[in-house]
Amino acid sequence: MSGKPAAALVIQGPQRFAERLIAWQREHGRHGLPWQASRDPYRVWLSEIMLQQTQVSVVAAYYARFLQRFPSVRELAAASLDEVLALWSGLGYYRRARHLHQCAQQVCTLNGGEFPRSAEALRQLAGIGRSTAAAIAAFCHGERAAILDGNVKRVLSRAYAMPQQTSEAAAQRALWHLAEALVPDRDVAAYTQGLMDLGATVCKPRNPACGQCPFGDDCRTRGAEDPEGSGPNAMAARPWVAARRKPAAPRRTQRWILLWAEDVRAAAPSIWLERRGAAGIWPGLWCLPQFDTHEQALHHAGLLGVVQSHDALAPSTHALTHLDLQLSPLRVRIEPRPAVHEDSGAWFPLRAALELGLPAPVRSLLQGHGPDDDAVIVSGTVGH
DNA sequence: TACGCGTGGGC
DNA sequence: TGCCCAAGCGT
Repeated sequence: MSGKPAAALVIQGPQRFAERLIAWQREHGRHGLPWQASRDPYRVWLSEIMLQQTQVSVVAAYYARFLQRFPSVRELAAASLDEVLALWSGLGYYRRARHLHQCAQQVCTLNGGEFPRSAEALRQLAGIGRSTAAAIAAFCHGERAAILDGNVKRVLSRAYAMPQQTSEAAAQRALWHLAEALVPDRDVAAYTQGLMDLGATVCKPRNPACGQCPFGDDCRTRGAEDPEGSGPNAMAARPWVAARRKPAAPRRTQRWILLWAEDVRAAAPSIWLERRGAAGIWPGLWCLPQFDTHEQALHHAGLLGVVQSHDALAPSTHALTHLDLQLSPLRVRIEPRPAVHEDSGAWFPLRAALELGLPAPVRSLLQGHGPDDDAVIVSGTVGH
């Protein structure tokens, strides 16, 4: 590790660490974020769910739109899941939106529209895990509860040069143990905010601004050969590699044919969309029907109506966390059968379709500014 | 328990 | 550019 003797540490005990962090937060922390204006549990909860694995700069606009449409948990609970998904569209990790809606209904049904106060009780609600429950309880009620997000993992593992763990689970346990031990008896809200602020603005993954850190030379990683953590000391700086990393799985690509069926009769273009299932990617969102081959897509188009022409548009790549999707739209002009009834699909005027909960690449495609726009690869005409 | 789950910022 | 990673959770 850093080689500094433990006796040299001035971050000596829980109180000392917290005191310095709290003082730093009051002076240098973030105070103007939209969700910091109130301690209303509804607003704090909404922001915490949105901020899970999502950057502050992205969340801000979504947060404002949600608050405008759903001023309180009652309006959110009363809304349809469809509307919630539509507002969430583009934010990703759509299961969060489902849980958000479910949680709002739990709060209204079981608790009269009031969020429970304790972290333990909050954790029973949909989509609220250990860290989020602690954040809400700490911010709203000053409960002595520990969070452990990416910021906190990085700050603690650097400041204390946490030792290598044999497994990811062991590393996680050690971090939680330390996080719990460090929470102060008072000023928990400022302390919790301070951990996040320090990790986000000073103790950054790369190029940490150690000169601005309240722990100064008492950080056991500062001055280490490799504070950013790509070398032998990587563990301390990058807790997510605390356990021996499995050999990186080869990044895979899936090719999807997306059937872009248009109703030729409509004055304004109308398209066929289907609601995706509750499992897998984009759960509950509306999407162009997905196939493995053009033949399958054309067969499906034939079920919707009489195919008049089809164009294979240029594929585009959409990167997911562990997967690249190569999306190849097949644009088909159809005279719909009068009585097509599929449980999961419907024709939508384009303008209405854009109001639905759509995956980001599908929205981009329908809005006409996909990466390769409307470049036609293969055209076909049917019926003459 | 390890893995699936989105999208965009930033370097 | 191609990565890393972000106020994690549920299963």
